[in-house]
Amino acid sequence: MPVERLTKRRDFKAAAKGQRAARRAFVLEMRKRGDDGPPRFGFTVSKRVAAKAVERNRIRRRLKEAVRLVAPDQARCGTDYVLIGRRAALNEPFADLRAALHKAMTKTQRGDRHPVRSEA
RNA sequence: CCAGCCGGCCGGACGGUCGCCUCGCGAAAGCGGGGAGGAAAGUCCGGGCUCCAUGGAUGAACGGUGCCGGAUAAUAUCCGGCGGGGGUGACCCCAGGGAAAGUGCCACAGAAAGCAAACCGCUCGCCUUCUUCGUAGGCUCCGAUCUUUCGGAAUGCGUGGCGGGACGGCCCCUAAAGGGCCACUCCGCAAGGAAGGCCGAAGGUGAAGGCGGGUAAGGGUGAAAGGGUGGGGUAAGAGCCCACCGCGGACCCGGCAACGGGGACGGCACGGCAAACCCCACCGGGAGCAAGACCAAGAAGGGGCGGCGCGGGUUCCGUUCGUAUUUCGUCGGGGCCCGGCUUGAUCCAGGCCAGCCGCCCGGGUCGGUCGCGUGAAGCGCUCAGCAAUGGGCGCUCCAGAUGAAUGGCCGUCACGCCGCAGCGCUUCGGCACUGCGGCCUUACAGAACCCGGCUUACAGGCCGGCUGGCGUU
RNA sequence: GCGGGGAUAGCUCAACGGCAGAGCGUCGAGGUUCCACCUUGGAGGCGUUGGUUCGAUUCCAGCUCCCCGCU
Repeated sequence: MPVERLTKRRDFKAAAKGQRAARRAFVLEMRKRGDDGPPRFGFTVSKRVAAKAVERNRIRRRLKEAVRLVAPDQARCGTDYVLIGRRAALNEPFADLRAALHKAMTKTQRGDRHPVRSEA
């Protein structure tokens, strides 16, 4: 199952205008591109959240790992997702983080039933 | 054993599983290798590398460095040494050139804060005034007398004696009170004489003031006061002289040097601040991998405004021409002078002069590759050197992302911390051991072209050397 | 990556190397029946660690934090 990364500032700005779901450890933003390409994920952890580079890296990596485990079941084709890291993502138990991401993705795409796996 | 100083090092280990980046092999599936640090950090210095400028010189301005020698690609780093300061010591700290090139500052206090003098004070001479002593002399008094001279001086005075007493000086003793001696002065008593005075030139003593000299010893200050202590000396004083100490110091010796040791001699002058301006010596062209190079794709070979230019001046020549033979103009050629840009602070030299330059508007792209890790590389041995470091030999290849990999979950163990229980010791604060449970699965912290330093952060632990103290043998 | 500036009272800012100040705010007193205005008095501070100097907010380094510019 191909999952790509978001790299352009343009795409981040566009995703910010889509659906959002805030959780303790992150904020999820979702936007449908309107094509059939694979789902794309972007990560943002600002210096305001964690001043030290070590902490920012850790937050991004934990979110990345959660996406890796959750995306095959929840991500849709033709959709961009942006995860904005928050401070709680640093120490929250990983099982909670993963469950929170699962619920957040379910919420943002409610009523829109096109799982990647069913199309694949 | 306790306290401390210096240097070096580690800073979790092993494994399973699912992933990420990269390299190699492979047609593919896949397999195999590698994957953060001592600071990767701060960006405080120094270099490599790349581009721009580059023919040479100067060194202005600006910035930096600042004991000496060495190391190095280079440094503000490092090593060794010197000097100063701190510590009982091991050892630590120091931007540590120049103050007789110049300018400036030194608040408050203090007489004075920097050419050394002024002031107070001390002291000498002269003058004036006053005080006191007092010679010659005068006035008055007493006695004697040849009656005009001599002698002498009253209410008290002088001398010595005895007794008493305040201040002062010295000595003794003391906790203190006190005691003794000496000198001056005052009071009282007694003795002796007929009387037992006053004024006072000159001169002397003392005080005040003025004038003219000498002096830097002293002047409660201050961070700092024109050497310090002691003695001699002097009118008073002074390196004025002497001794010791300090200071400067030709010269000699040691050292590559900084500097150290000695030191004739000088008689004492030269305060501090340059992390105040400054002077001196030395160093520095600018920018930074978003440097820079290439490929692909696509768009456009545009428009507007402004500036400068394609030249100007002068002179000479003539197989150009005009009515034109030296004078005027024109044409062609040559010489000289005057520009712009590159170009920067200046000078000389060089190049270009093509249309160029600047700003604005409009249009396209924002993908990829290289740079990019074999390097001032690491490790080990060895040699030279006190060391920094350098030479030689052998072995190894050890991260390369670009919205940016190095992660998630789990197991075992080591270490540490916390809690509980048991037991032992105890100076009743705790300490040690065992077991169980929990926590961090460990501090500071994440590469972005590379390297050498500096600085800063860092739980806990290990090793080596050294110093001081206590105890035992 | 490269470079510049700053930190002084609760706030906004001054200050030749020698006394730390102004405005607003705050507290107390006066004035007012009360409040406001006004008058008067007070408290409160040089980011931090070293160094130079007789003496540092000032000069010089290191550190921390903040702001700004270029690419």
